[in-house]
Amino acid sequence: MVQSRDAERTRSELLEVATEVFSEQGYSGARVDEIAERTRTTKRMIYYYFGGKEGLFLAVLEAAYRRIRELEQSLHAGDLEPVDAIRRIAELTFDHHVNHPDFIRLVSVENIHRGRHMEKVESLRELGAPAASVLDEVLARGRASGELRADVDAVDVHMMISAYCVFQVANSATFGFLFGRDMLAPEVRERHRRILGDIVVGWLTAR
Amino acid sequence: MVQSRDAERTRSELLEVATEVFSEQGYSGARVDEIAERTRTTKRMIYYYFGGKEGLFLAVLEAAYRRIRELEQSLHAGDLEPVDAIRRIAELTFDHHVNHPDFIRLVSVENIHRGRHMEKVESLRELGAPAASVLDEVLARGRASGELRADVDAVDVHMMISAYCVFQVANSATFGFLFGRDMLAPEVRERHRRILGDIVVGWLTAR
DNA sequence: TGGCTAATGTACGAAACGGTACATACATTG
DNA sequence: CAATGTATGTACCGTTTCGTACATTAGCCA
Repeated sequence: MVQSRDAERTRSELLEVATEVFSEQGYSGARVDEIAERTRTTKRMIYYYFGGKEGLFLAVLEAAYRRIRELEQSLHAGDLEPVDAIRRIAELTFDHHVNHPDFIRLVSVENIHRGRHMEKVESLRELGAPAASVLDEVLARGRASGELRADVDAVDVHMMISAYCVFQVANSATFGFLFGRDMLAPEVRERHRRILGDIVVGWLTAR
Repeated sequence: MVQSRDAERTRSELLEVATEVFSEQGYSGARVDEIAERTRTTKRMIYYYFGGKEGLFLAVLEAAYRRIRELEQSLHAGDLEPVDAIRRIAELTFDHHVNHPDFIRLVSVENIHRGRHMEKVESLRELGAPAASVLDEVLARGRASGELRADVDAVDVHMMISAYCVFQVANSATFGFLFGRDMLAPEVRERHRRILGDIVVGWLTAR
């Protein structure tokens, strides 16, 4: 297999495939040989670029988390009235989760290992802040105008939204099985999306 | 190690330890040797009683899911007014999840493997029904009395409650890390518990 | 009490798996 | 165009890990 050299392509291809394999099989279940086989390069390159299996997983985790920034950047909450902004944030978060199932599954994998890996990646330490501060700003405006209740904080709201969105993706297999419901079906998704908006807005506008 | 024989004890001890190890390390991460070492018996017994690693995992999964029945049995929703019953169900579900983190983690593990294992256990097929029917009954009463809205179905309500409760346990590592919040702290738990009740009741009583 | 079966223990094998030593080819640059 | 470092490929090693063949013991029942 003679092939023109392209360090960047090799690196990113490994990351891409590794994201898939780790999210499908978990950390221990993922096989270094399998990841390599699914790319156009060899196992040797995993050790060359990432130092080993764990280094590769760390890189995958970091790249995945970094992609969340897209989310905060894509919503210009400041342009909207507080109530509309809240619904918008909820719906955008929902869409983001649905569109990045691999990421959500990686988070599950990392939680099973009690966050042992992510603690080693310093750059992930303050990745939560943006999401919280966007919500915080909206809550402050709503509080000032009297449209939103004053006794909840941004992180609690974010948690509620995350919980609902993560569940859609992370637990679709078991929940779908136990209740005979296809969580991936478009019309089901659409209803869940609307319900989430209703719940959050209802909660925050109650007095 | 001479020891009086007790098939039942050996079996249940294996199940107990395996539950712990699988929920801590995931399916592939769990080591058959480690499970055996943590018991007073040997690896041989895993193959004698469960046929192998996968058989053991299936047994663990089944035993864990079966324990949920406790939940439906412990709440006598019929005794309560619809609104109170809803809050009660939410809080009891919350408590149950918090008190059985191993079970929640097992569900996560199973979801990573896309429910591949549980599909093999026929007895798990209709385990969701009780939870849905309890809610269904309460919703019907509330609908009749006009206290609860009529446009949501039991499974959607159950999903919302489950999502919130599962997240507390399953994602405490990553969420806690990203937002510098100890999800296990009693006062945090207590607030989340109250918030869940408020949200669900608010949602279902809105018109 | 002697025999029979369920239950348990020991020791080992084969394959899977993460990792590495070593050889080599490409491309950039002086 | 030679030289040098980056990038890649191959073949292999040592360990771990699931699983099993075989031996043995405990206790029940005739």
